[in-house]
Amino acid sequence: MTTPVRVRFAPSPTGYPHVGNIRTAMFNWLLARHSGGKLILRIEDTDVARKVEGAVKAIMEGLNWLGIDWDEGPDVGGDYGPYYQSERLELYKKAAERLIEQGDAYYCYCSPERLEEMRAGQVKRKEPPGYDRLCRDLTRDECARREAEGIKPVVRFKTPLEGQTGYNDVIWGNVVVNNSTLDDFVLLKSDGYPTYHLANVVDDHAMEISHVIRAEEWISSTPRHLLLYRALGFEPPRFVHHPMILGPDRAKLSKRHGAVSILDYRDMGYLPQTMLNFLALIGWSLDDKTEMMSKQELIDNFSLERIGKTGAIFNREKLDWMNGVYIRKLTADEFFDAVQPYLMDDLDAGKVLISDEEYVRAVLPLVQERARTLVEVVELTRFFFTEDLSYDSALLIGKNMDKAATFEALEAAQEDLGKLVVLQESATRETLPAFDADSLEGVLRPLAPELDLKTGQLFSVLRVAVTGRTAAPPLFDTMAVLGRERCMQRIAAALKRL
RNA sequence: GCCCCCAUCGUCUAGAGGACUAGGACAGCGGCCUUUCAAGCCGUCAACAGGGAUUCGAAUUCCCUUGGGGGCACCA
Repeated sequence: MTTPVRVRFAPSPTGYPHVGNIRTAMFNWLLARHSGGKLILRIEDTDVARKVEGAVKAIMEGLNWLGIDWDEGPDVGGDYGPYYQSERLELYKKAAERLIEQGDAYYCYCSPERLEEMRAGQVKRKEPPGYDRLCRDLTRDECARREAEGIKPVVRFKTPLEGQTGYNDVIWGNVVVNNSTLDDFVLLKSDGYPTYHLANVVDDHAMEISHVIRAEEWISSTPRHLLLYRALGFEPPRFVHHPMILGPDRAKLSKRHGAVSILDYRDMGYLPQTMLNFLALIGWSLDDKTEMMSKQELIDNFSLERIGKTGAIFNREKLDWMNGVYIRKLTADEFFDAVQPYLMDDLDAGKVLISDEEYVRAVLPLVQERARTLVEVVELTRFFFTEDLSYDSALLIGKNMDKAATFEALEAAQEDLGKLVVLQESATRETLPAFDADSLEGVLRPLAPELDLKTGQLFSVLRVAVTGRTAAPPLFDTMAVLGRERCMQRIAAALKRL
């Protein structure tokens, strides 16, 4: 294969950027980047009725988020434009006319009602549904007569009645079908817009596409496309049909399975590098053990040959795990930048972020290895940013302790912590911060045996008092970041609760 | 209903006739570490859908069955 790689992602702007579609874009992009080829973004807006405002923008946003860039497209231009199919109508019309002249296509005047009736009959008689070719051999006069009645025809392809059509799929090998199982599909709709089949073939040829990489659901319409390539005298590209992403019930992943827009995953706090890595691993693998791969590693190692054939379930648990791994890999600055927008969405955290960024930067390292999503970070850090610690007072009572013992422990801690500060302040003017984790540990650890408690018991009482939770980042670090004032206040508040 | 396709642990997968006692990862379970929660480390459970055939030898090739999926629009 010496022709340069030119691949395309051709979404139709009929909705949100579905993860399945984005993954298709990714495979195309990976091949382009791996082989030094080009990725073309082409918008297939030929369905006027289903067109959704803002869909193109959302698709681009999703791609951008993942770092999937394209070389030609509606926004960046290119030598093969325009890149909206709605702006290429003339091309399709010409192709259709040519096919009619050649005798490979014909006008069909059947009404939607008739077609529906016909199909209903076929289903009833347990026949395979398909156009009955009523208009296939209409004479010029018969056409003119219907034309005169004001009927707007569609153009249908004159599918050969016999023979076979096959091709060699990069992933599936030889795919052959009997032409008799194919009906005379529509090329041009009555509104003048092309169907997917026509537009695709015309554009993929015009744009010199080398590989058509798309989902498995297209496999059965590929023979039709081949027939079109042949009739038009075009050299067909290589076809690569990849398996689909399935929902937990093994059906094609769809809205009813929950989040399916790539932007939903962004909003739920997944990192783009996680999504890219994870999506690549659905239906593709490098070897028997490599799983964590950066964008560059994916590009370097990608190959069509390693795409599998089996549909794969989208496994949220593994996604969560992988996101946790990527979160932990972030530097402090990267983590801060990544989390910022999510913190901003929270009233309390947002306020603090604006007024005291340094405090936020001190808090974040404490939760970085504990969070699996960026949204989780907000939850995990909540007690750092609010003074309203609403918790069940019963949580304060330590294991095997009663109210009195808990009270005693808190009071003792309060006193010692107070001493600690005084001590540090009066003793020389050391640069030691008065309330750092080490000093706190130095004071609190010995306190436990004095109270006849296990360290765990004392610490858990303090943890609840200071964070309002039984599970939190390490106590001393947490207290140090919270600062002396907040800690003393919260301990006092806890004493009052008892 | 018709056409096409697929089939390894619960899930994602490695495997292209002998290297398979079937490997890795997530999840689960157990343990270590430990002030909690995580993280980390160690260990453990767990699969070739079934049946034939070919072969000295089959997860790997062929056939059938079963199960699953996709397609069958003036949607893409």
